[in-house]
Amino acid sequence: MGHHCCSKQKVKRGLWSPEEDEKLIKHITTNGHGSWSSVPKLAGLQRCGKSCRLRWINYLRPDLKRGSFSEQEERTIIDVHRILGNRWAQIAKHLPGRTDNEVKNFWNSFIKKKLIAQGIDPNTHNLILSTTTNNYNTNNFNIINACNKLLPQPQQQQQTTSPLMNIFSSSSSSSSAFLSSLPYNYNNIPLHEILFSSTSNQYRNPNMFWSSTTNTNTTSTQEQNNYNIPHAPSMESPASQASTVTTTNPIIISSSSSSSSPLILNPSRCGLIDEDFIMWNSGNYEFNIEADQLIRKEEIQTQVLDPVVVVEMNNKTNHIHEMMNSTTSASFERSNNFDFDFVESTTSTVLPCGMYCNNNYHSPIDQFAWDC
DNA sequence: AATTTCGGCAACCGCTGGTCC
DNA sequence: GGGACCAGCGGTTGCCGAAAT
Repeated sequence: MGHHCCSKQKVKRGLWSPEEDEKLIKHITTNGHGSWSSVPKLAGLQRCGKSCRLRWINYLRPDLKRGSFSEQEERTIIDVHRILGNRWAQIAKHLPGRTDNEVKNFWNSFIKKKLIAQGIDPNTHNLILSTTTNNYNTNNFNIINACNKLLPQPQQQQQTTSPLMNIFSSSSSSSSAFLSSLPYNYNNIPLHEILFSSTSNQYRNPNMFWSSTTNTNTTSTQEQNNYNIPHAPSMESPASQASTVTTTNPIIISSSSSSSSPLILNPSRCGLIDEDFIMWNSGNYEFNIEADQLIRKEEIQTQVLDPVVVVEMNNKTNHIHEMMNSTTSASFERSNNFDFDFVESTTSTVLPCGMYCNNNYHSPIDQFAWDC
């Protein structure tokens, strides 16, 4: 029985013989493949066109790199998979000479198991954590504990209440208490790489409103802890509670959906990445990403693979500035001031959004992600 | 040494989206 | 608009050699 696509033909299936390979190579190198459906006949093969195409793309193409994957390739796959998910063809584009099939097989046979062994969920890239000490909702717990595990330990704070970032839900009865108990202390904000990435559909959540602001008129550590939630149009009750919350450089991610959970972050460095662009921000800046500021995809790859980013710092944040000086490069436009307005918040559907974090920009980003 | 189990990988299947008529 | 055709993609299958029993 032939394939669905060529049931009228008598086609061979199974492994390709060297003779068949030779015929296919000879035909394509001299004539090109043209329409794949016509290749079998023209090449003298009793295969269906689809099979020919697959054989060529996955095995016979001259530009293929054979052999085992390098550590760098492995790291690339993990990093990109974290952002793109099982989009093997997209991932393979980051690995010259590798096919989607090869990447997929390598993932399923090796990386997946390795991540699990490391306590990382290969699907979400979240740390697989115990639930015995979950004092908040699941998201909070994961984030807080993941961060606490990774961060330099603040000296004067309880770790379970010293998150780098928090999520609260407007529908949660504990959100107010949770907000008012945020223990942010400017001096203890570690330098972190934070990537926001929508992980489904178009990598862009048209319903997410992202904003960032900071009171830049303050000088002392305590004064800098003024928290000012800006014009987040879909913020509901949390906005009115915000003035009682102290932090610096918060980023609020909220959704137009009333049932959604606004996301409040307090990163010292943060960025947003999707298939089209990546931007970073740090310090006391309000930022705005617009469509005409797209960064080329090649640069995204660089950022994903080697997220070493220098962010210009405000002079008011000297201690962070000094720390940031140890980093060395940035390959995209950066600015002390840029506004960020992801996409107008207009509709009700909420798409997943992932976040990644690490505490060392010279190491792979391999800590965690979650949906919100 | 024979048999069974396991794992890697090539190939297949079915679906989707784009294009053409 | 819709049907046919095609390329591309991701999930799944099944072959085959290696490892385990």
